[in-house]
Amino acid sequence: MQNVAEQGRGAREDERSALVGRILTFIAQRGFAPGERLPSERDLAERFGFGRNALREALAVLETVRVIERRPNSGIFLRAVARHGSLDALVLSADLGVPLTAAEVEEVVELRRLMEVQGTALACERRGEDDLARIAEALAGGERCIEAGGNFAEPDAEFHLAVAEATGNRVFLRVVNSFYLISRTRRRHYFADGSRAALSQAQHRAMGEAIAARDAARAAELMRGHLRGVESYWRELLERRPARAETSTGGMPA
Amino acid sequence: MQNVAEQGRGAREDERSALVGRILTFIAQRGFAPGERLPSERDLAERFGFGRNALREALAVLETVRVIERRPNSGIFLRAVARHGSLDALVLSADLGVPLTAAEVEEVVELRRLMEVQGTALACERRGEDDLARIAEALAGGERCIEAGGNFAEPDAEFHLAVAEATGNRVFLRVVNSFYLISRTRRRHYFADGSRAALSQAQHRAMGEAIAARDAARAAELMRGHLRGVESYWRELLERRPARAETSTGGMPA
DNA sequence: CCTACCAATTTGGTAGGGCCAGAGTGCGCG
DNA sequence: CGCGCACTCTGGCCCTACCAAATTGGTAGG
Repeated sequence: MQNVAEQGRGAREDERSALVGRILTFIAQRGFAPGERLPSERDLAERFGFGRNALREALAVLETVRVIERRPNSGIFLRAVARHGSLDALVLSADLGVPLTAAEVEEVVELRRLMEVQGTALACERRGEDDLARIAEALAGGERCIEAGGNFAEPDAEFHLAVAEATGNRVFLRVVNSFYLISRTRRRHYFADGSRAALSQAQHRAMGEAIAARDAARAAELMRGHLRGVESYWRELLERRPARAETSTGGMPA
Repeated sequence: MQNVAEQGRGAREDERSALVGRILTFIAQRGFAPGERLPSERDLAERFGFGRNALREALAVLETVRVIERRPNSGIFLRAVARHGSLDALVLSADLGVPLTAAEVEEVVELRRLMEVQGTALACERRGEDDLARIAEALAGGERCIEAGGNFAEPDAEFHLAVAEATGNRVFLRVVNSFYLISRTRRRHYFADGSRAALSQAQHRAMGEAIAARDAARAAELMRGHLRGVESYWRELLERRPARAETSTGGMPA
């Protein structure tokens, strides 16, 4: 899976931007309110045992995902993350092992369903032969994975991304891709149970056929069912452990 | 518009991360292929006349939006942006005045419609009294804006975001928010024609009523019509100028 | 007592030099 | 001919220093 290694980041970053994770958890633990001012750069740098440069790099990252705002000659301010934060803030958190809240997990899963059902219908209208080939390849990869007894998380993502790409809307693809980056670890745990792989693969195959046949109604319905299953799984699981959501990695880089 | 200043970034960043924009256009102009290696940090720093620290900050940003990948002790590599780039890469571009391609503009608008139509229906089911109040406030802001003869872009966003928030799905809100950050400048130009504001405001008002009445079918249909209008506007406009899309700011920070 | 002004301090922005670790390369020795 | 050891390149990080803008506090004047 050449593709996988290129696609799924998060391994190389672990060491590098652990600082971002540290800051993120720092913000979470001390209950900073939106709009509140954080300690100065020099202060934070010392607190985390990093130089000001490394710290500024981390701050730049946190600013682009709209978690903080840096006001020149004034200070660093926390933003209303739930409202203004970018999707990438969640990608970052997931990458760095900072657990998402249960609400966030649920919302991501719901949004994923909302979008992918629509996307599947679109894919039926617009898919070309190359898209079909990509989907077929993803399905084949899933087959190989099951035979080899590997973790189905990657081929699963591969299939869904292939469908997303078939919509012809690359911005759509970007967003869906973010979902899979966010849920990466969680999905890996989900598919630790091998039986789930077989079920998903079967559903994927059916969807692939519907898309090839340009049967939008059927394809969308299949996708809805497929994702509703996942959704209810997480909903049930999360009800049992109210506060935090990430399946493992309790705050540490995986 | 206290709120506006807090919400829409892009003014303070101009100076600071102009470097990011420079690098972005640099990548675009020299036709780097995905996977290709960019010049080294020291090289780039000299090329742009910045210190290595400032440059590294910019690189950190570009890495989190998945435009580049930094491999320690190896180099900086361009990623397949259209496929792996994050939505925030587009937000960044828009903020920095790096023009989006026509395809990107169209795709954002289409995706916006796809999502917001769904979201509106959801909002009908879930909106609480506070959501209704927020929507009403956004409508009132629109009214005031029209009376004052201001640019309708902000109140427009305010309304759509209020609806998005009414879905109760904050991740959904994040994504929609990104759309409005991306299209900020463009929408400001769109609403330079005052007559469009009146039309949008009327449509917003109707949607607000449908949402208050929990009439999901009607609300969604109104939203679809509303956004289809915008969509066709852009489609027409873009056909006339094939290559680039941004309405002004030909490559320079606004 | 209030106001206007000035200076010291704080804060971020940036440069520049230096050191380390890891990867990659090529030359020389066995 | 093949193996392995430098040497070099590259990124990662630190630290010091300097600048400019904003803030703050105190003071002198009205």
